[in-house]
Amino acid sequence: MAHDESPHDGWHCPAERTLEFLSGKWRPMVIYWLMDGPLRFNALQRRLGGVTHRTLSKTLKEMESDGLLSRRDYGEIPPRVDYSLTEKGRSLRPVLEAMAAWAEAGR
Amino acid sequence: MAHDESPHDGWHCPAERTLEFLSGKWRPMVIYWLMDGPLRFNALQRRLGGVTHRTLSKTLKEMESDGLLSRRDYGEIPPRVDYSLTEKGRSLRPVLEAMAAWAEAGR
DNA sequence: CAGCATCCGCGAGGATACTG
DNA sequence: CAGTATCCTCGCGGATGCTG
Repeated sequence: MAHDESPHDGWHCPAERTLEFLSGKWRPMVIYWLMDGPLRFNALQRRLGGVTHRTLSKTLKEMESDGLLSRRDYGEIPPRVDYSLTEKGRSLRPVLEAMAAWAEAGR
Repeated sequence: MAHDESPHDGWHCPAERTLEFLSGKWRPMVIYWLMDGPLRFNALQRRLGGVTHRTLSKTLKEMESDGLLSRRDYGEIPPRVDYSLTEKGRSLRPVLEAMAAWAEAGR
């Protein structure tokens, strides 16, 4: 982490990019709950306290297009869909653990 | 990281708390630039590409009251103030590094 | 059960100008 | 040089209701 002293315009620290994938009120928790395996929409919603259906729906779609999770539609009636972490999503584990450790230490 | 299957209401993952300290468009970069030592307001502003004076001012004040950094006023004319990381601020380093590593790996 | 459409409040962050 | 005050925009996330 070395840097000079001249003015910078477009520069940004690499951590920022990671933050983009983790910011969003529900994203960390979604990842957390999917760490153990796939969950259906409503199962996920029950685990997150108080997410709106619409909001969770949006969040999942965004995370899917970010490549963090994959959506599986069983094409059944009544509908059945589940969500699971992709490899990319799982690879965030160390990051979340570092954050958890910091939060833990901070008291 | 073990958890059951019953409905949860108030639960949240510990990483979220850490996120609160790091979210904010400029916070990660402020921490990054202060890692090497104190910087004066304008020096900091030059390093962050395109922050508004007002926005940086607000950001710094918030981070100060979060205990992440400390502000030192030299009481001179013209004004001279510099900002440096507190111990708490510096302790975020591993977290930022984990995030940086992930961003790095993600291509 | 899963998802979309519509409407809305609120706060983060930017533009600009002024002060000591 | 550092900080504050005012005004404004934009998008996140919530509330509610409808559909297959």
